[in-house]
Amino acid sequence: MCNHEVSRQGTCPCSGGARMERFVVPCLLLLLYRKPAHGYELLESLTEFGFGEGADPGLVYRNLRRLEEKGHVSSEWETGGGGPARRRYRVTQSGEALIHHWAETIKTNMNRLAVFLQRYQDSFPGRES
Amino acid sequence: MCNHEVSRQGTCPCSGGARMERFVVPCLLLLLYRKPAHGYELLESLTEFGFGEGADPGLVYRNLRRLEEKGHVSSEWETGGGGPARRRYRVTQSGEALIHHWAETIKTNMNRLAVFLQRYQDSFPGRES
DNA sequence: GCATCTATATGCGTGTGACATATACAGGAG
DNA sequence: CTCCTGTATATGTCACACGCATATAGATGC
Repeated sequence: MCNHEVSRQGTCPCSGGARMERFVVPCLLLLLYRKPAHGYELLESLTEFGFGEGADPGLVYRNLRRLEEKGHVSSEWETGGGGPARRRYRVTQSGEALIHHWAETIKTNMNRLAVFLQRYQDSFPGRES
Repeated sequence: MCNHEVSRQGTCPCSGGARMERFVVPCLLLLLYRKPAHGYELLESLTEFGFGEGADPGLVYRNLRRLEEKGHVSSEWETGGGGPARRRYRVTQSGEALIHHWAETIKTNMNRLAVFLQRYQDSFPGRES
């Protein structure tokens, strides 16, 4: 059974269709708003938003760096406590504003998908899956 | 006021975030299922699914060709009737199956967005926009 | 002849993400 | 001491998707 996985080399005929561009960004921001965290932690928390078990570290770290460049998050090195040093991120005011902006975009997206599904059900009545 | 436009060089800070990869594909298939049509016609009908007035012709024609390569649509040249010749597309059985597959993917996507918005509203209570 | 509308098609550049790999510290097992 | 595993961050590479620009061409009207 196809699980509509997000992957380029999967067998799903609409492979990649589950990708919403840069959706990881608002997810990271919201997680950090709720609680400052480091990348590795976020990597695991992302499952909450439907990112597969073990999201791509590259995706997470690169987006965190990029958000920091733009001033939407800030970070500080955290040594001690065992294990390698880690960078603890927190959202800035600008980052908080960005969350709200993304929320609007996501509402728009959801409406588009809802419109499609409505039209789909109109075209295929009696098809309950 | 920012309209969360789908564009790479817009001013929207989540520019591109409104893009759902290959979302145009199920839209084309559903339009063609409802009524066989040629590309130029689809180009205009796509507004129904939230594609901006005057969607990119390149996007439409390339995807139609690709769908035909994979056997999800078929086409025949249509001459006569004034104006240049046009290609009339229709969905195949395989294409119809693909619509259902995409519908599942889109439901999954919608759930992900809904989860995000739920978490967002939990984190920012009393924020009605 | 020239502009316009209809209609299809291709070229180019950039951003994005999946996947792979590199690096390094710490703790435990053998 | 060495090896392995787990934690943690970072970069390289590659393919692809799309926005934007451009090319081509028939038909119609001025």
